[in-house]
Amino acid sequence: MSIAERKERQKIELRTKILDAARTLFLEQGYEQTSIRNIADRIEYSPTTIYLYFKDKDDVFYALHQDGFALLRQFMRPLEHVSDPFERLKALSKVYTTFAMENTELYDLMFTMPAPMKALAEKEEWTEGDNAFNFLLQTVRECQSQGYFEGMDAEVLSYTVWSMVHGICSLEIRGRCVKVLSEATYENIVSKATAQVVEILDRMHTKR
Amino acid sequence: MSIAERKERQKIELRTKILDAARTLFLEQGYEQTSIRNIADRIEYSPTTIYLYFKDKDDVFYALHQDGFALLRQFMRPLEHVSDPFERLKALSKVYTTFAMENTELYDLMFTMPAPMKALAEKEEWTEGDNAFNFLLQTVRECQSQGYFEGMDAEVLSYTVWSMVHGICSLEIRGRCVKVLSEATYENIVSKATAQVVEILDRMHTKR
DNA sequence: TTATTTACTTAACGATGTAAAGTTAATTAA
DNA sequence: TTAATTAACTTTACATCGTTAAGTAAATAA
Repeated sequence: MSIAERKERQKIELRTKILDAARTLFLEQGYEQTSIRNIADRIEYSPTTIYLYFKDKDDVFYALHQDGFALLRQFMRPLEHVSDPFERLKALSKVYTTFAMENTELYDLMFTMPAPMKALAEKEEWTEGDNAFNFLLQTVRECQSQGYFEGMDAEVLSYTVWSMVHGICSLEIRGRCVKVLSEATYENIVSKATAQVVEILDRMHTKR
Repeated sequence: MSIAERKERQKIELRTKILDAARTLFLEQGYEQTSIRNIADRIEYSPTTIYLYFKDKDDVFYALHQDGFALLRQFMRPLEHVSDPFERLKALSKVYTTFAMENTELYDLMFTMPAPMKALAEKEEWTEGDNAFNFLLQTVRECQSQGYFEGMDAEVLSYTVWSMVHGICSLEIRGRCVKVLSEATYENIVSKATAQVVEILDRMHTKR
């Protein structure tokens, strides 16, 4: 049975090679420059070989997209040791925008590009996305059990908080604010706006 | 000189025809299906004619993108008569998300697609974008002069508020939340989250 | 009447995603 | 040991894309 095992190993190896090449090209040259042919060139296989390992181009990017959520989860890991949920929530906002700014292309793929979504639509569940969101949701719930955000729906509030930080990163990454903000304000706008969100959370809470 | 005038008129007419066709295709079939060839087919001209009126494909979408901002400004028009700036700010949030949800493809083009930005980068100023943002900025400043948002930077706060509502619309339009929210929460999530933002603004304000 | 300009088209290039058919080597069955 | 089968990969091909360069025919100017 060792022969079959070797083959299995080799299949996984090539799949990984494809993904590595795709990731490198994607991070270096962006989505548009990452074609099936470019990926194939880089690993010295014919373009159509890739279709033996992935359904289509979107499926390749779906795999990278999944990696992104794993990495985001890594970023969030240290926060698990912050016991005060309100502090954790505020720290989470900062970690989130930091992740986005340090991995802009990847963030874009995770949250704004259409590519991986067609592939995701076919899957039934989405563990990686759930994991990240549930960490936020859990934190919000703990805040509420300590008297914060009284009378608000935890899930809706989580979505709203997520929207806030996502909006900050997304406007910046997609370059919609450069022409509209003053030069001084634009510098470091993401961290300024994140601090603003934190302050808004601080000011609004009604702790009993 | 009437002959030159007629020619001028005809040029504008064809330019408009191109844009109308592009808009129709874009709204009906999305960005990917809107090719130069498809646009040309629809108006019964050869594809290359379009290049006599627009620099490249991005330039066509830049024009549509501009139209979008004009339309958004239309949506905001009635708010000019709301004298209380804090009420105006809250109404603006709702108007913004309504605009986005009623014009999802256009909103996407305005705030997330890369296409129009390459063309925009070459322009020096961006009146349409400025107009919309300044309406928000002006409102925030008026709020402050009435004692709201004490000690906060108006421009940064405007960007943050914009981020909040943009984040809400963008996550929904790009379909990143369907798989992650419960069915009940997902229904009408945009208006729920917008209401949440309004409530957050309400709760945080420290009016003297 | 001839020359020039304007408005448009035809033809072509290099690139894309992907399907179908072909090939070669490894494995299994006889 | 040999023939048949399967697995892994490639070659070829198609339709489409954005865009450039060269051509054409009609309108205008000289």
